[in-house]
Amino acid sequence: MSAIEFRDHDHAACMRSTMQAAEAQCAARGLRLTPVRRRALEILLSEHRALGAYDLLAHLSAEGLGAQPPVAYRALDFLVKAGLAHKIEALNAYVGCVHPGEDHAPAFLICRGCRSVAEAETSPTKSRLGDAARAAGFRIERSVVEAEGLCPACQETGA
Amino acid sequence: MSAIEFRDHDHAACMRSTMQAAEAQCAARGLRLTPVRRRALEILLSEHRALGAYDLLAHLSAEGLGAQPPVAYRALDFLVKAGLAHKIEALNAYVGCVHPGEDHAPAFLICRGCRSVAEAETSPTKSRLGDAARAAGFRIERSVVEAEGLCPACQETGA
DNA sequence: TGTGCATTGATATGTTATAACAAGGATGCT
DNA sequence: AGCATCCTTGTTATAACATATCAATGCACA
Repeated sequence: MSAIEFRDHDHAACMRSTMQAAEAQCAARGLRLTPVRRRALEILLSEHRALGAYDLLAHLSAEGLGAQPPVAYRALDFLVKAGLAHKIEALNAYVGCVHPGEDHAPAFLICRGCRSVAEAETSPTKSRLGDAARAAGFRIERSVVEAEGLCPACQETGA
Repeated sequence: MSAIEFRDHDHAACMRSTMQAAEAQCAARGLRLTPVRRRALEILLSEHRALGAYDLLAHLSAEGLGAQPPVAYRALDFLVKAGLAHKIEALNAYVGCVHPGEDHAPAFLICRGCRSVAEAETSPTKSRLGDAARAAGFRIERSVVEAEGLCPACQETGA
């Protein structure tokens, strides 16, 4: 995989293509990417960083798109269910998905320095945890895999 | 690994030996397992279930061991730092560690039916996430690996 | 055109977590 | 013993994260 999130890249193009993929997804599946939802996704994607629901709300309300918590939470709920965004459990925060549409069990690299988040793939069933689950007769439905640490840039800066 | 948590076992003995291990740990490392902390750990261990901080607080305050949130959070903070308990990020809840002392990168199987939690081992560096991290130059400091689903018992009951 | 359903607006509240500061109590040193 | 220090606890207040509920709006399709 890539971890493009930690590298210099043409982020404007990155956002455009991701938004296009998101729109295509919604169109294909009959989901309505309304203005609030669309803008919420753009905000989440505008940096590869985890944003709290209230951070998102602040952005939205600054643009007149709703001022109460449910606005943000509803948008996030929609995006997460649609696979267009993910919740980072370790931070109680949210991040835009960089490859929407692909049915995935995401794993994250989370920088504690700059809060950047890179998305990777896992296969829970093939891990040691998957072995343990099989041995125990446990049926895995959802997995959370998150690693916290320092991204290359923050290793140089703060060490 | 075992996932003893989902199986019938002599839980009284299980708790006794875990508490002994915890005490040994604290003694060896000069940590003070005070009454509140000790009782908090016992409560967390009393079932192999995740307990919210306020659930724990309710137990503690029912026993006259402190009535305000910081009491519970301080105890949990101590236990987690000492490796005697773990936070389940996906639930914002806490669980007693069943093999304290061993320096470990735990992974969890979490039943959404009964909130039971089984603890397994991972090696973040050897996973695909570890590969991704290396490729990206990311330094992993802590990992969160949690799988939600249904334990054997709850598969039978609720399906 | 109207009926139904998804979405949004708004108020209130629930749940999880921490900041800040005062007071108590153990430890170690002289 | 006296005292300093540091860890721990008590308490108040508040911050941060999240949801229940109900009314109003608007789109979609018969």
